[in-house]
Amino acid sequence: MNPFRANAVAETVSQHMKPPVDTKDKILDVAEEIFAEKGYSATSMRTITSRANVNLAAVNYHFGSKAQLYQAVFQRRVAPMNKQRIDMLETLEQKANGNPLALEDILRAFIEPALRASLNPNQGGTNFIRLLGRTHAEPGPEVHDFLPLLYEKVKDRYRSALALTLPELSQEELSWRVHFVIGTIAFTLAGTDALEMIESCRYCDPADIEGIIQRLLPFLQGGLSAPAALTKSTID
Amino acid sequence: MNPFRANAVAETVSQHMKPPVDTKDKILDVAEEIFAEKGYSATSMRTITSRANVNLAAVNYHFGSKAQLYQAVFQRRVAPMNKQRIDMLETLEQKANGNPLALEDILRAFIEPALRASLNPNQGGTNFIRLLGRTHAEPGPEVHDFLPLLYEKVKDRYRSALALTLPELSQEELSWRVHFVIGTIAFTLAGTDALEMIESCRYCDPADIEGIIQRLLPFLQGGLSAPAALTKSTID
DNA sequence: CCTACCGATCGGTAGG
DNA sequence: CCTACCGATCGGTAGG
Repeated sequence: MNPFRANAVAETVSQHMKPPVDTKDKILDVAEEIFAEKGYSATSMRTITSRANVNLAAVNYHFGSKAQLYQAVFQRRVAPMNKQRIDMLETLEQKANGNPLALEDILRAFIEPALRASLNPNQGGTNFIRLLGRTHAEPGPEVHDFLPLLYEKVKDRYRSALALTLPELSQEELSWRVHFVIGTIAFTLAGTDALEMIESCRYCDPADIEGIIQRLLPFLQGGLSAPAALTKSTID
Repeated sequence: MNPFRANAVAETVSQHMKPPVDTKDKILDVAEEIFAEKGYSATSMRTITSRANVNLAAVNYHFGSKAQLYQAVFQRRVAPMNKQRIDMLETLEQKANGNPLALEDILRAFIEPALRASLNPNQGGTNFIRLLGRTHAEPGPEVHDFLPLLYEKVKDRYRSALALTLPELSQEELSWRVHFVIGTIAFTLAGTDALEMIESCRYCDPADIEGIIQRLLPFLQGGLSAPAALTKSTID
């Protein structure tokens, strides 16, 4: 609850007293929690601000609107998570030296940053992961139109790596498979079933995370490496 | 807009005048459309009733509450759809005469009723299918707690059929796989991404759904038939 | 002119 | 099934 932001605060404090905990961060933390629990439109700004002990107007002052606050919650978490994903992939690629990567390694590099975030409250914990999974299906343009943009880079990078590993799949076929993979992961992490496993062992048994990977990996691996579908012309 | 319900109306009309189009059905049709577009909590009862040209109080009169209206929208569609799924599976099983079914046949029997519903406006069309997919991740107990109950029977029946076809998978492993399959289908049908991937137009040809199935089937088939994960004891 | 808010209230709408 | 409302709450903004 007490972040080490003394330097940053000291720089901006001039004549007014400022609280040690940034109002912006406090709003983001509480918004993340309540959005995850209730969804976007069922969450009121008053619920957020009252639980964060800040003024209602602070949300508009700092973020502009409720919708922009929602986006800010994601920006804070998704950027580092997807950076991890790209870093892990690049490490693998350097080791492979131009050769195709193992399918399992690619999938692990993609999944592990999300699972690590779900274990670490400083990265949003289960709240954020569930929110992330849910947002893929959330209605309203203002709420999920920005997600594809946040995922564009990481999606392209992984699609390229997968294209090397699965040369028999066409570009289009591969795009669909990547879409299915993200969907399966999102649904699994958004659902209560899998998350209850994580949540019940939040501070005790990281092997349970590994357990979910162990279930998910073979399924995704088998799905990705399946032979391509028949063309539509066969049906016509 | 003018359903042929003259008989049904004649039976129930006693002393009050009733319109030829049932108010209940009109509410259900409009509610299905708006819930699919906006989601549950962003949809107001006033929006529904005004677009349906009925009084605001009629929703509470006929359904009890907004949440019960939401459930009624599902009850009307899911029951026949899941009956189709079970009928198709039983037809396959009778032909097979106790032998394991082909994995693709099982998956098609599960997917096709949803596909058919999405093509037929009298079964809800794309509105309902998208709503159905989204509801799996919708927050709020009143909104998606009833879904597992509606799916319990069909899930058990298909799990049994899959157990015969995939005898190398343990019960627990199979439950996870079925969970993943439903998740992938739900995510794909709920997302606008999938439609956008096919065509940029907003009101795409619903027949494109068959194209999605062609992409989905190999992925699910490969995922389901993948070898089981290593046991946890290997990790310890 | 800037920052980080405050107390109060705006016009409308929620489910019942 | 409609009219007439209720307690409360909605997202957002005024001047200071």
